Amino acid sequence: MSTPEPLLILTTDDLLAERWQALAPTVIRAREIEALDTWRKARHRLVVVDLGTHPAGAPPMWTEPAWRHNAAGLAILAASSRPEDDEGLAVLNAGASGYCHSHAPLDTLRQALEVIDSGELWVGRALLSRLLRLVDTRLPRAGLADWAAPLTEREREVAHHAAVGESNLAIADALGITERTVKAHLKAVFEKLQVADRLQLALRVHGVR
Amino acid sequence: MSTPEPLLILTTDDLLAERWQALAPTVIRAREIEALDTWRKARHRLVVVDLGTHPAGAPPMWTEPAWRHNAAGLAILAASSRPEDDEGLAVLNAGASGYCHSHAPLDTLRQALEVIDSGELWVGRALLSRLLRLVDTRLPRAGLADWAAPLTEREREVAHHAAVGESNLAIADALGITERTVKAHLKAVFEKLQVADRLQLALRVHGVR
DNA sequence: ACGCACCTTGTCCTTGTGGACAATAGCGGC
DNA sequence: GCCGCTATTGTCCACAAGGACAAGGTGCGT
Repeated sequence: MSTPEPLLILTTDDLLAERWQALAPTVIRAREIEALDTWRKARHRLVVVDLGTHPAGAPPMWTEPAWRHNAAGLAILAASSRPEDDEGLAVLNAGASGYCHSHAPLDTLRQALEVIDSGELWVGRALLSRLLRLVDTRLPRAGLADWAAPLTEREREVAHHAAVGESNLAIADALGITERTVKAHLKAVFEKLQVADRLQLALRVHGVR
Repeated sequence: MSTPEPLLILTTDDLLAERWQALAPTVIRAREIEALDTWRKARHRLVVVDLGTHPAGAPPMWTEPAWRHNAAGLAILAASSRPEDDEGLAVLNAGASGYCHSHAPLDTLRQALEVIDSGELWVGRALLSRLLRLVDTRLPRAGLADWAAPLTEREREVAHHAAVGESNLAIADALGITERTVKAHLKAVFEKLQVADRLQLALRVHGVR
């Protein structure tokens, strides 16, 4: 059930550290942000960070420059003992892969770790459903179909995958077709959108000019 | 790895149905929305619904009255072959517990099922990160200083040129150096920013994820 | 003087990409 | 039935990209 990946626990709270020991077969405990950098250099990626124990008066650790720098490339599950929605949004936007309650059931935490270890994001249902409600009322409903207008359904799919950086082979696997077919679709996409390559396509799709 | 829970597959697509057979030890196949009601009455809750095969012209199934009625109490993973963000939001707001791509890797689908089976919500990282960006109003994207922080002056220049789609040779000419040197700078950039190639670099530079 | 960070360039090699020829098959409209 | 659009896949090829070895030069602080 648990991931075989080693886990770094970043907290100054001894009780939390003890509780989280059960989260993975190999668990390392640290107290300083710098440990993130060491962790990444050791070619690990899985981290649980306790947001609750920053010294009174000091700014939240994830707003410090060292945070974003050290967080790059890691899969970080941020845990707070007072899960305020805004804090969750802030820390996710600061590069964390997940946000949950410090005292959530261990099974839930394990699941969250598995999810972020596989490259996805984890947001608990409370914050997530609030997000959904928020966005539903403020969506511009606008030009998603703009760049996609002249494209066929299949071309749209391929273009979308290519625009987020996937290789032709990855796209082929994702869509259950051959790499050659992906090329054929992309060729059509490039021509219809008047772009030279996938990078220009990505810029177009993401609204950069 | 798979949940022991029985799984209902709702699709008219034979290929998808066959592919999804591996998702759970017990899998039932259905083609009609009414199957949801039967499923709940049998005291099951786990469902994968293919959104991609509604008959042309007909409204999406999750907007039908029968949907919301039958979906109550079930944990539904909606899968679409054309993952448009708006569709995802719509179906989640209509009562689904998850939204993903029809041809996502089976491991990802299994994970999504486990998550929604445990009462949480599942949203793929593409849609989720877009949600986060949409909602995030206060942090003004921080622009240049952010991604460029760990880079040297020269690396910044090269990165900027590469991020707008210029080839290595074009960058070399623009900066009056050799193509080889451009490669050297880009190699450093990729490493410092933890990205694999220039497309990922472009997305980072332009504030997409 | 020494270390260190930065800028610069070299060659070899593997891989991904995109274009240039193709072909087959389904499906809807005329 | 024929035509056109779409989806699919094939081979061959030229080239850009990025990694893996390198190494020589500058300026700066200790």
